[in-house]
Amino acid sequence: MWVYIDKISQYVGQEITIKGWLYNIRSSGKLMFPELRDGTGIIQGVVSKKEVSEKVWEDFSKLTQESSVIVTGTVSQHPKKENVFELQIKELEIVQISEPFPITPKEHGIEFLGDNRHLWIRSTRQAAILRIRNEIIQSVREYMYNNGFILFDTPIFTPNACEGTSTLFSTDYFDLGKAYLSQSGQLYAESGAMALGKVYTLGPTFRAENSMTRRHITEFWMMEPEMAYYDLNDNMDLIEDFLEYVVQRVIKNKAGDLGILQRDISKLEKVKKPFPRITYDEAIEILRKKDIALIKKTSEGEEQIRPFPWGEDFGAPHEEAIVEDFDKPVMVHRWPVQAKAFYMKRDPENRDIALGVDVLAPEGFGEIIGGSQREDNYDFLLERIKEHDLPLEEFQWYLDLRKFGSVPHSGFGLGIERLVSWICNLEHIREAIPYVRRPNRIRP
RNA sequence: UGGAAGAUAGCUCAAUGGUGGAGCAUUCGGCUGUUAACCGAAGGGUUGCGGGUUCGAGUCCCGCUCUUCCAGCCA
Repeated sequence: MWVYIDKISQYVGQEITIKGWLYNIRSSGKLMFPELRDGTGIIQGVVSKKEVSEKVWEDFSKLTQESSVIVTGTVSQHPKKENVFELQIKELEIVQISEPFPITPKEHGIEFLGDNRHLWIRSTRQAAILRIRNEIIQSVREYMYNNGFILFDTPIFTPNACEGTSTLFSTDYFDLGKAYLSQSGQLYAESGAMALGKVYTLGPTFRAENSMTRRHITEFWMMEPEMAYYDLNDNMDLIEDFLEYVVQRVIKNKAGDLGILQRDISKLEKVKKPFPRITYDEAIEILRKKDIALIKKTSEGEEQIRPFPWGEDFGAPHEEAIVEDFDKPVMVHRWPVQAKAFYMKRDPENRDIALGVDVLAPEGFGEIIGGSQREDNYDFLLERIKEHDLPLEEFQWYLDLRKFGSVPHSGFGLGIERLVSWICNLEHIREAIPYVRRPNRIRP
């Protein structure tokens, strides 16, 4: 009977079959301890020379790391470890003897591992991350589905830059000129919200920025909900309810894999409503109290400006300083207009303020969500498009949404890989996706 | 794109300007409870590329290429 390793505890005392790969093997004269993996987990096998045929014994001694095998034996309790199971092996079928596996059970450099990503994903840690990623995306989809959001897939080929700022990847598009790879589905999602009430997109997005940090990749997955008749506060209510659901579900269902990553789950358990909500002005106060300067690049090098001036966006050191006193995600809202995108609605009480919100993850993981209430007034939006020097003809359909039954509406964008990095406590975002794309990496 | 560090065996690293080594992986041998098992042996090198200084360069100098880390852009 073929059984997956993650279900092995249900079969103690029974004879079962595992189909998988040899992760590592230790031998001790008349005993061998092969570690077997099958994608769901790892189990140690025990091969005793006097319990198996001569052929099985000899076949085992031929096996190399990552050889594919089908193994049959009896599940037993580990003699020393509680709740750990072993397989007392009787039969072995070799599917293929592996050539020497490049990723040995020793340390490796990150470049080598990246070059061998197609093999690196077999390692315990990487497989655990990818299973948690699956759980996160499943949780996101279920939350949205259960709360009445309609999945609204938006195009990847687009005729223009959404926010007009970032550099985009471009390609030829038949007789219609250049097409650009989408950096956000938001504008299309707004049209979806006017049609369907509450929608979300979940798909790949592309940024051609030459960003070489631990938090940036050129191709990443983004989830963008968009809700008609939601104001900024409704948006923040949704964000905290949504994040609590995802994080709590992941720690409930993926405790084993989080354990492999040695994730401190007590920190994730604190991610419960309500989250702190502070305005940009209050965030600036924190920076000024901590005497953290704005660092500006000048022709002669760097200039430190303090106190931190109003109107500037926060960099990584500022985000860290703002978040360090909290043990939950922090929602920073009401930003200077000049620091935010053209489509954000201005605060009716203060025209210098945009009704945007950034969510900063705790433990120094930085921004995982950026959202806002959208500008719903035709004239104000038109003005902003002109101010940003965006091609008006490409935004006619977007402006239409403000002509035909315009309503207050809000939404946000969640970076899936940043969420994975935070929940898994990863050093670098490159491990949060099966195949990372960065400015200097497109292979494998 | 700026700043810093680096590139030596398949991998991770060592080597005062003077015959390039170790651990892991591979092959062979040993060991009845191993946990990155251990013990013994063997094979394995155009020291990133190009030039220069020197009797002699992995080591010093110049140029190039690539990588990592930090910063900006953001999700």
